[in-house]
Amino acid sequence: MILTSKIESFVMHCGEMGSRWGFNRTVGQMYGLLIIHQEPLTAVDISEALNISRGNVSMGIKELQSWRLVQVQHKPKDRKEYYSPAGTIWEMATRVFEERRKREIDPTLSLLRDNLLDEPANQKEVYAQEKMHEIHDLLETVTHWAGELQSMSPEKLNTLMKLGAGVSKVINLKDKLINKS
Amino acid sequence: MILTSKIESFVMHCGEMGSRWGFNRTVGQMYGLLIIHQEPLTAVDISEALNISRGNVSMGIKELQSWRLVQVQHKPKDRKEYYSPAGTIWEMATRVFEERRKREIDPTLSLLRDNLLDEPANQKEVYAQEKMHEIHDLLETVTHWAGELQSMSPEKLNTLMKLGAGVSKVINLKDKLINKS
DNA sequence: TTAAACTTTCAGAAATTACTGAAACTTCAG
DNA sequence: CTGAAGTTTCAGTAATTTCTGAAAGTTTAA
Repeated sequence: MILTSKIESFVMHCGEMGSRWGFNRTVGQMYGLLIIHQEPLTAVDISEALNISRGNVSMGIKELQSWRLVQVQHKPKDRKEYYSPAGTIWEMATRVFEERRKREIDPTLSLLRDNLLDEPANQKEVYAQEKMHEIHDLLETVTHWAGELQSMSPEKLNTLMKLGAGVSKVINLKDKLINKS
Repeated sequence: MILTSKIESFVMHCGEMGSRWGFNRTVGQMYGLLIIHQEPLTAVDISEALNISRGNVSMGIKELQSWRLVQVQHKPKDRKEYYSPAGTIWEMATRVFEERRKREIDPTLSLLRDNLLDEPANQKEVYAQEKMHEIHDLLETVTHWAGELQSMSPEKLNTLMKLGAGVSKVINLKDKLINKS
């Protein structure tokens, strides 16, 4: 498996960005490779293309599976596992988004909820709870919003996205309708 | 500077989440502490409250400043620098969001743009470019959308957020209006 | 069963990232 | 100026994360 320089630059870039997207370098590279390569790849293909150990590929695939970003296929008369990206680019973006929400927001939300149950014990805690409340409300709104977006069909989401500057106008419209009634 | 257990748990949680939010443990703790503490804190306060070295505080503050999340204040007759969170919770969330977009999306967008300028050299590259195109378009839409949200006033944004399930309906409404005309 | 062909696991090594603390730097009151 | 009170820098060390490769596990064809 030899990569042309353009493809290689994409794969390496995915590696560099990997940690920013929530996984590590090799997992990023693996994911980039799977996306950019039309045919499903075996663990050995990946290990050779990226010059990483077989064991590392196994762990990386596990990680990508935990993000629901790859799927396994089998070919007849062949015992090997073939990996390919799971779903369309759009679906995968949605999954990364959702998964990150779970990892980055949900734990905080739950901590805040717990802390807000207790009575503040002193002046400092009163202030602290106010702030925690603000953060809690913000995160809850964002979470709710994110869920909303996810429950929309890709086409509708796209409409909403493309609406662009129009969103603002539509809200005004809605406001008017509400006020009238 | 001693923290009550509830406040401490919040600060430590911010530390643990730090790396997921884009910075490291101590930077996360520092940020949590500044948010939860009503009065601005000096570098020494922070270093004592979190048991970290003075030098580390300095580096952490620099990092938080690069995210535009802290501001420096001075008190009369006092040469020390006092740090406090910059802006409301909402504004700070917006900044983290924007800053992450810059770090997580913009570089990829620029790489993809470059790669898409060249002609594909073979069949594999044709496929690769298709995929890169899809990713490019997705990221561009998201970026555009994010910019849109950011240009809206916090109140309007909140209205939009609170709209929740209504968004879908509003879009339908808009569609109808367009179709009628 | 057996053994070939594959995958997974995990202890230890390597690489990366974060932290300390001492020295250098800056600022300002006297 | 001088030095006291602060901040920043950065080389070296500590902590954490990632990767390797060998051993253990799994699956299936014969």
